[in-house]
Amino acid sequence: MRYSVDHKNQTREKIVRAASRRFRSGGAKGVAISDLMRELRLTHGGFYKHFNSKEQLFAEALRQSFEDGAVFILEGAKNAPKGQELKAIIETYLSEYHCEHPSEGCPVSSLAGEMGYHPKAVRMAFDQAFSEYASRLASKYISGKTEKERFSKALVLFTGMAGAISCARAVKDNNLRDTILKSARDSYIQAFCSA
Amino acid sequence: MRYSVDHKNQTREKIVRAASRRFRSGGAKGVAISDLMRELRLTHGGFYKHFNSKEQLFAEALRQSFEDGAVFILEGAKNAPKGQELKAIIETYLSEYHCEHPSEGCPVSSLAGEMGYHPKAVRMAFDQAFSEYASRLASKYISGKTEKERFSKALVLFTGMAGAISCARAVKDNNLRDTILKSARDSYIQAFCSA
DNA sequence: TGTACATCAGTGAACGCGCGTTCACTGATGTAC
DNA sequence: TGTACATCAGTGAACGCGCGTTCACTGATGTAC
Repeated sequence: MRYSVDHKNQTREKIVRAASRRFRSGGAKGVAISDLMRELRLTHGGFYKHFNSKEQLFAEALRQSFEDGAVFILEGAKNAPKGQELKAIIETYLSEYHCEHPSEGCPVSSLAGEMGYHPKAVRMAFDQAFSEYASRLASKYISGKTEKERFSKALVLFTGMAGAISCARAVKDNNLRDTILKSARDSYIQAFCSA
Repeated sequence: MRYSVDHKNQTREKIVRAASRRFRSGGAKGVAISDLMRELRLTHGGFYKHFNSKEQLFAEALRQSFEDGAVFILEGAKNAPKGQELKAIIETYLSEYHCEHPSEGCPVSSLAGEMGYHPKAVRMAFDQAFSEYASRLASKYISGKTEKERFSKALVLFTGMAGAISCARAVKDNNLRDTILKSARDSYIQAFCSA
């Protein structure tokens, strides 16, 4: 059957969104095109009407993941009382919910480890989104004399929280997991949210 | 040919060591048994005289990686002047060398992200080594009133440094990479090495 | 307005490759007698 | 001491499966006339 004008665009976007979630929870090699397409009640053959390769999809899904991640993280900040935004961000990022739902959260915590194996194009997309992410955090929520100092502090906070979530997801023992998350929350709130 | 008594043990150990390095630099799915065996000038068929499965090798290699990682990190501490051990550890962990040589360094920075995909047995091995690692760091080098407080601080430092290295390896841009490493070094030394 | 043709998102079989795993075999050395 | 046999680490062909990718085909709808 022939489809309406923007039907193709909608399908394409659905693929990117589903892929974005799946890649974050299983890594690039953990996602099969046929499974992904089946989730959308399509067959795998049609995939190549939308993308040239799995790698191309990964690059686009990565951008989507950064957007989703930013929304997830800033959601907490929106409802926070004035002056408590960074505290809310830290609590959201290091929440048990974020820990248990990698597919909805920040791609840095789930995909940074495998970025080294990806081709140049994908890594450059990562670089750009990562920098933007940190810059926004720096200029909006981090205190410091210069922009450079704020950016530097944002990098430490951002990479530190990503590492904490990453390790919390890695361990099997729930006590250890909760200790990692709580220690990091307390420490980062104290270090970055002092008046 | 029939081999001497401990020849088999030596071969097994060689496989574990080579695997440990390869897994750290390429992840579990990035390493093929046949490539691994070829590195040791053996053929892939013989692998199963030593291990039941690739997954079993991964679990053993992970233990080896934690040992190697500990040696790598503590190497800096040994030559450091009295009272400067933790500073040396932080500088070693967040060095450009460690960033560029995942296969010789800490497995947390390279493999934490994919631990979630591994079966229970592997993850429990990870838990144990991870805890030991943090405990040793805590009781030897971290200041604090109680053991619990020291352990908590060690977790923050350890997961934070792993995240920083992980992100530094992920990005393609060398400036950004160096900024991540330098910011983290300065910040952690200031936070954890104050007299 | 009706008819013939073109389009193209989606289908599903098939291809090709990599890789984990299996298996019959090898042959040097250890052991039994 | 010499001989026949057992052992078993290592070999390399083969199997089977998953999966990325290709391709001939479908058929509803848009377009040309």
